[in-house]
Amino acid sequence: MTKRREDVLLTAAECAERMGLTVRALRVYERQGLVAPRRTQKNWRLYGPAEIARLAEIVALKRLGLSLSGIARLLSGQGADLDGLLAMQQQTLQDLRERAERGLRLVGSLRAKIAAGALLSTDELLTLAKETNMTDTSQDAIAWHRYEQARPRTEIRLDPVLYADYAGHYLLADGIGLVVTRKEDRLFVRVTGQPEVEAFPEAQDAFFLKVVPAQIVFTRGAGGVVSGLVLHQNGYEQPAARVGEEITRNIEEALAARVKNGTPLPDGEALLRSVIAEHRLGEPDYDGMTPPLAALAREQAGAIRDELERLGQLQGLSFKGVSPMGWDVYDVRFENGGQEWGFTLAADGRFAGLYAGPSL
DNA sequence: CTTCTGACA
DNA sequence: TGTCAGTA
Repeated sequence: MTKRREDVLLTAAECAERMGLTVRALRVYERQGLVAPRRTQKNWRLYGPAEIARLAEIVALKRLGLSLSGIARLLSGQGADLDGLLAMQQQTLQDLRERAERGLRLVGSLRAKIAAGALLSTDELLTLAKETNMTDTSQDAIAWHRYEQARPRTEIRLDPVLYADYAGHYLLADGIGLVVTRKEDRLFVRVTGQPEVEAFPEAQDAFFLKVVPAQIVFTRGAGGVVSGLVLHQNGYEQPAARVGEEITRNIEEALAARVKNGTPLPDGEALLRSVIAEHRLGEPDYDGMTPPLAALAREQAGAIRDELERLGQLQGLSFKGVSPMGWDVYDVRFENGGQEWGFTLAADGRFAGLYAGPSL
């Protein structure tokens, strides 16, 4: 073990081979300022662990479709958030696999129909077109946003006087309200029915939460008045319009009443049954969900399906109550165990939230 | 035999 | 980013 240095320092060619790159590519990255390998006396490039890690990150970001200059901008600020990036990569690949499996199942069933001499309905052809054409840049966009949102944030000092501009009431498209309040020199945000959390400034008009990877960017209308905000969360960007305080108060009062009375949403049981059935088939109805939930559901569809398979046949479900957040909670019994499912609907009747977990 | 730079596609 | 030339 005398050749310690050779163990960790790679020449350009060695490094390129290990990373699946070419020496040419390494040179390009270096000129872009993405990596800075040190040199030997003969001016040969030497890549150590730090450079290798950096290269891995570059490769991953490139797979996401980022340009070299884009990567340079991203990496210039902070050090490598390798784990966050890998987690995101994993998510992206899982999404990809699920999309491919969906497509394969669909094509398979359609071929079976044709083989049996049947004609395909226009509806089936439309789904086929949709699924296959869904090379879906939007999924990649969501993956990218998720990475962006999960990256470490740095707090800046912002003149608290500005906070007065932000304090107010906001309404998301799915009927959920946000209440922003200023206390002394701090800013707090409350989602209707949820506890208040502090928001920290990272730029003028831009704040981030520490409890979850989410950011809030306030938007200004004519005259520079704050007219709304955009909530960045779960790889999604949801706009919210500024509204009068009575709007959010009504939402919260209605919520409180529902929680107190424990009244289930009409047809809740039937809705839940069909959602469970869809997930068991691995074909959730994403159109019946708000986009942010659909994005989440796509990620978890595989895991939920596996779990449902393990649990076996659905035996029955019973309404348990309304959670403090206003979700209808049901006890769901399966052959091989029980679970607790909860959901909440958006104003337009689509699912805005859905969760499944071990019964408590 | 290898890397490095610069140039061109 | 591949490739080629001319070096060290």
